[in-house]
Amino acid sequence: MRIATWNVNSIRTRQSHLLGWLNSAAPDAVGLQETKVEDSLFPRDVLEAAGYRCAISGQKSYNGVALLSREPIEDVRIGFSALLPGDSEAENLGEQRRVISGWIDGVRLLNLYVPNGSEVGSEKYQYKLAWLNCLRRYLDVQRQQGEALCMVGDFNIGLEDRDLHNPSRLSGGIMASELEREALQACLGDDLRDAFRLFEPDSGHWSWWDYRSAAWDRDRGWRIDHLYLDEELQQRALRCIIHKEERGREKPSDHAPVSIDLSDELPDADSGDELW
DNA sequence: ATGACTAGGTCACCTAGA
Repeated sequence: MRIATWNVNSIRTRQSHLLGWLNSAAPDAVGLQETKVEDSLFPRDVLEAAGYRCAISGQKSYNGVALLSREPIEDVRIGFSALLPGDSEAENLGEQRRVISGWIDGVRLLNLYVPNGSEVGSEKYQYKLAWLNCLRRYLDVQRQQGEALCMVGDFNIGLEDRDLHNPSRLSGGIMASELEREALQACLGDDLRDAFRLFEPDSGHWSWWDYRSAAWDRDRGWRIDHLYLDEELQQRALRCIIHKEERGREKPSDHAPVSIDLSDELPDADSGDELW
């Protein structure tokens, strides 16, 4: 099973890029962020024609998340409120469409578009911290459900210095400040692991390159698009790929897709004698 | 170099992104 995440920066502008990439990378399930379109205008027809079912939570101009899947998407949950009924902050944060999850082929796929935060100390930064704190409460409930969990998205956080092209200049600033890193780390607990780091310890691997400053040509990027796996799914992880070539196309999104491959079945500890 | 580029909405530049 191949699961991917991609901030497309407008699904309508990126529609042909997306269709081409779905065809070549053939993911089974995808979390999209920044669709930037209200649900009635979401290009559901062309995606269904390409073989993907859609679960969407969008809004005009900003934000917007979606799930695509070849297999049925069951038990779709939109917003934090779906697992935090009566939580007024969860309800308020739900005005921005940034959270969607679905049950796909035995996996709870949770797709997130974490707020950017603008500038450390700003009102938007406080919103980002409050949002991450709400995510922590949401995950507390999610964990109680006992479902296999894969949490993907644009986290807008370089969690460690090796995820930044210039840590000496960028560390401590927006997307790399101590408080937001701690807030995300608190969400991860001791069970959720960054799939990319299961395979690659080195720096120099990015998923986002600023449109400005010729960041792509200079390969000055950040690794802010992540897939997190719970302990059960970590056992099934085979590889994690950043589809960097998508950032090099004409009129690209500023983010590249990232995918993981999961083996079809868990290694079975009780039957290790078949092959040996 | 407190910038740079891109997308959406609305209609000339503004907000927002990260």
